Amino acid sequence: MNAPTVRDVALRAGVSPMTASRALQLSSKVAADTRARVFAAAAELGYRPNELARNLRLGRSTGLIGLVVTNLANPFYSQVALGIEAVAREHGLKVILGNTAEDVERERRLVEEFALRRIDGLIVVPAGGDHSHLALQKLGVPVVLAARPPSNLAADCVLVDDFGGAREATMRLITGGRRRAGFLGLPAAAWTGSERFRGFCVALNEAGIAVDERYVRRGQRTIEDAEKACRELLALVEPPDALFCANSRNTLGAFRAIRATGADVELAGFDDFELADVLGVPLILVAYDPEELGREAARLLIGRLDAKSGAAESPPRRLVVPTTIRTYGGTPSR
Amino acid sequence: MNAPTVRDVALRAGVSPMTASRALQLSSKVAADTRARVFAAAAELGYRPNELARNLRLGRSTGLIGLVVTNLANPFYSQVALGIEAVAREHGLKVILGNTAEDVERERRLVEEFALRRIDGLIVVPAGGDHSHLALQKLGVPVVLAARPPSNLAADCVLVDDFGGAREATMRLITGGRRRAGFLGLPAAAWTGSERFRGFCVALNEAGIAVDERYVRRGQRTIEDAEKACRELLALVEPPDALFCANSRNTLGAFRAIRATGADVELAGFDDFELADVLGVPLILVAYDPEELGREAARLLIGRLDAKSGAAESPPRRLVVPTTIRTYGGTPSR
DNA sequence: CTGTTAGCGCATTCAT
DNA sequence: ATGAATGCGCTAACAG
Repeated sequence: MNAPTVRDVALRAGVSPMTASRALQLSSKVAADTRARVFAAAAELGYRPNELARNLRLGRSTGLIGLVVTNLANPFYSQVALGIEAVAREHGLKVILGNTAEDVERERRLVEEFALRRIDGLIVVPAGGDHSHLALQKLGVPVVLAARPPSNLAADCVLVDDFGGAREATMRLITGGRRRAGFLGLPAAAWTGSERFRGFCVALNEAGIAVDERYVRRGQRTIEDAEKACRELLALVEPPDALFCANSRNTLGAFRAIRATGADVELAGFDDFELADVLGVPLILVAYDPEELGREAARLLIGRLDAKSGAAESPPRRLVVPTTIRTYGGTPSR
Repeated sequence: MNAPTVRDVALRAGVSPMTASRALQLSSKVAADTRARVFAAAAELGYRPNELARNLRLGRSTGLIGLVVTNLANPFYSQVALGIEAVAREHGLKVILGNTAEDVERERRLVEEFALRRIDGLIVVPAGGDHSHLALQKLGVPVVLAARPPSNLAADCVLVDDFGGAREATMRLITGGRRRAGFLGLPAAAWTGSERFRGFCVALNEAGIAVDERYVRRGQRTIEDAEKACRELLALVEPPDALFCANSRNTLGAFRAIRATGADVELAGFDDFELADVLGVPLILVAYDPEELGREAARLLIGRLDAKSGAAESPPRRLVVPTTIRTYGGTPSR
């Protein structure tokens, strides 16, 4: 019950394995009736060429690109994956998937295993701060980072305009008349966290407003944390009259706190989310297209694959996916 | 700049390729100092064994399981993928990913390509109604369907308790005092759609209530469609006083229509979703664990892989993932 | 047009 | 403990 090989097909068709191989490849250098016989035999046997052997022989690559993400259950990353898969498909590549659950050690192992499998390229949403273990370029495997810039690594990357989006959203808070803007953010160590905080600060400074450290809370990881942090801000003697939240978890936590206390705080945040329009609160959200981020990452990678035969290595590239501001009204649609 | 092979390592270590190979495999039948030399050489060269060649030689499988889903951007399927990846990882398998965008032709091609790549097994969320093109079992590749049962195909599958969940939620509407329940559903062709409708009907019948066809609308594919359909129901001379929605899109559309009209309609639906608790409307939702569904599918597949060397084929298995009812209050948390 | 030879990188045999 | 020969399945290169 072993899978049939070209030999089996050739035998059945009464030709040499070579002829069978050629016929199957639609090579023109084979007689029409011979080809027909070979195809018939292949069909009867249910023959499938063994891609492994073929690739080995042809010295070709696997046509596999490794994708390593921190959390596939996060719709953001699954959309990134979707974009990558789409572009990969256009180029005849397949995606092999790994989830790290934000565990750097798992990431390291995954990348190692992918390398052994001879992936053609690697796209990573890195978990940790140091990326030296992702250096597959030495093996001739290009690497692209998604959503976070490389550190200790020369690799292309695609980023979101964290700074610009945060700045713009914060500006809107200010032009809306608010003067005491607070910040609910990620751990400072996270790159996106610091960029978004920088955007927040710059927007305030441009408006001649100093950043008030009392209004800055960081490191909330869950909606509950964020709600708690926001309540603390609202309980200050002179509470903030506006908040910029660095991600949707913080935005949602803030929303809960604000709705519960009935405070007059204008809310802005990074990341758009479903149902933002029905919360019944005015909302300024920074939106972007994760799928496009994935597509760009894949394009970058494929560019490297195509260029590999070509000239010298070009320096690492850095692409930025733009953000847009979405505003939602506070009145439920009637 | 070609990747180094065992030969290169052997040359450098001053041994034969065979000895190098053995040393690298940690075979005991090699002198300690020889092994050390081989390892040193391998390290200096940055040697990586070529999995392709190794697998070819060993006649082994690729250790790849194909995952084909209809829409990776759907959080449901990405969670399924996460569950599959987790179990696959435990068993040293990797997941190769394909997205069909609900296109049966693409699904057919993807499965074909996966088969050529000699995947060990296949998990599919099938797009269409007929699954005969998924019959890889003839090639010795087990197939597991996720979320939908096989038709024209002998394959294992893991389903959600569509019927039970719908029945239970509908019962809750009735015990809540409602008598005129409507149904907002999927196209009847969709298996989940018909099962959920069946659950709805049975619950009504058990309560001695006849299904009123005026209150049944199907085939809504977007939230907007669902809202429109719901508005039509609410505009009837004797509108329904309760609604069961077959998926979250319908639930959200119904929510919008109900909130906009202020109608007194109790709402139930299949699929839990983020923010369900802040909508300010009482909600009865059927929840389940997509990740668990993925894990079960992977376990089923791996069971087949393990059993392949063993006895005769056992008949197709069908697993059902349970649902739970979640109720959300109508009063915003204060 | 078709067959023969050879080898991709590795590891199982059988030698030594 | 090590090495030589051999072949996994496939296909370029060179015959014929």
